Amino acid sequence: MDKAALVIAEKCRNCALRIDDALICAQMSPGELIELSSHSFPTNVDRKQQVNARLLDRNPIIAIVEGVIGLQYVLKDGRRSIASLFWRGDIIDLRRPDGHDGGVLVALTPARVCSLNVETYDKLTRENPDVRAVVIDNMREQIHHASDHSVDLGKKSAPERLAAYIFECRRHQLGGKECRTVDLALQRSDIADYMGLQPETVSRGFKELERRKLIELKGRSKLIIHDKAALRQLANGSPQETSA
Amino acid sequence: MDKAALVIAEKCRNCALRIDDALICAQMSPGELIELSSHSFPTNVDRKQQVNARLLDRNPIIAIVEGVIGLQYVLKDGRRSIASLFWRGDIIDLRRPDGHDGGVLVALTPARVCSLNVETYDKLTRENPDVRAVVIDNMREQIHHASDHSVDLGKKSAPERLAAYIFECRRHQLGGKECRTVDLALQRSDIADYMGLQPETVSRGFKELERRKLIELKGRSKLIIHDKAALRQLANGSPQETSA
DNA sequence: CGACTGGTTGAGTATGGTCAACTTCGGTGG
DNA sequence: CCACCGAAGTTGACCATACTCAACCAGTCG
Repeated sequence: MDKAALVIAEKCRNCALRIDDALICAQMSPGELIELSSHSFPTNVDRKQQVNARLLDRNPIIAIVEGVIGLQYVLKDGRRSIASLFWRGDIIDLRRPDGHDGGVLVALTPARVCSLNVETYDKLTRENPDVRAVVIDNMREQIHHASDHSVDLGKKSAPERLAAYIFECRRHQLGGKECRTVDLALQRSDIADYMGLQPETVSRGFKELERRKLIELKGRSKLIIHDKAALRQLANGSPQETSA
Repeated sequence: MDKAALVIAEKCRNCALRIDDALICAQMSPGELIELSSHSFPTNVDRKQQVNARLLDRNPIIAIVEGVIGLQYVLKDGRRSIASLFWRGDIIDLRRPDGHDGGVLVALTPARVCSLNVETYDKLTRENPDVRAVVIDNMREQIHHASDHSVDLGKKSAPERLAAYIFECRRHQLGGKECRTVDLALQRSDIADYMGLQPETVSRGFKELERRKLIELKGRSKLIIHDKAALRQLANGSPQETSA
């Protein structure tokens, strides 16, 4: 048993899922953590790599420890779409009603995920109210976020979508701290596939935001927000000034 | 107590949520149903009507009994978007993390909903595993469906989106039965706002599907599927034949 | 019958897609 | 340390899909 405890320690000692109070593993008793740990597989996934399918077959519950994972669909003629993004703490339940397709998980940044054993996960959500609360809250957030994202894709212009994307990135950085610098996290083609655009349009869109003095690009992956209020307005779909 | 039981009987006797085995109230014991019933408000909502906001403030859990409810967002300049559709059996949990916006619920067909008391709902999902299973399954479905919908909005052409919409309607009609006739359920402008199009484009899109002999329009709200396989292909984003 | 709502059709336009060339960046190896 | 390579990103010219706006048509209701 000490041996088992040691094994957990190695796997989970520094894991964000356990250390961050708001995340799933932080809700568990030592005993529960030991049990889950023994059936879980933390894995690093390189950017552009698919999350190991064999792992998922037996353990279709994935928790994101670090990085960004995308749910990728590829249409028959090659069009690629990132249906949703998952960030630290998100839990992905890949079980689907029946023969439904469902897309594949791809790391869009270097990422670390932990694949959880279904039985143990189900048992924990059944028996531990705190775990359950975290899981259900996370699902609710995913549903709400998906709604917001549908509005972006359905009715917003390219600059508006990018403004919304900037805030999405911002929200997942700096635990609530104010900061004008935002890391774009994904590369252009992934942003494009996520926001329903082409890479070229993403490029032009950021340029346009810069021209309007809302942001300033800092290298390929960072930018500074210059006018947060106006950027927010734009992200929310307000009539945009075509300032001189 | 007999009195109370009688009250339930009136409210819930013929309610789909109780009669259909797969839905939430069918999972409850008589006692639980009585308790929930006494804090619940079944309401009819006319097409185009918003679900009563005062009701939702105190009871932000809505279960759809009949009809189609849309989650509607209106941008400042009037653009309207239907972020998601809810059909019989769907459960909407409107609780949002903090000051988030969230959209409003609008009936897109004549509908019947039941607003559930939060405390009772939370208690039931805590204590009754069958209720919990239904609730969690429904959330999972909503998440998966939202992903599919994002793919539609992000990367598909107008005819492809409409094909996908036809199958979405089909899925919610006739409990699994094969049938070539599909009810479009919503009017053109609502389909447009849901699929990220304009009403004119919806009209032209259906015409195009008809021209390709995939469907046949029967009045404003019904159509017959003539080539299900091809329509499915198209909905899934396969390269479409521009048949002569 | 006329007014109204919802739907369709047509003409012109604009936003974003496509394709190709070019630039920048980051890493690797001489 | 620099030269080189390949991947990612940007720019430009052109084009297509879907949007806009307006007129028109088809039911429905008073």
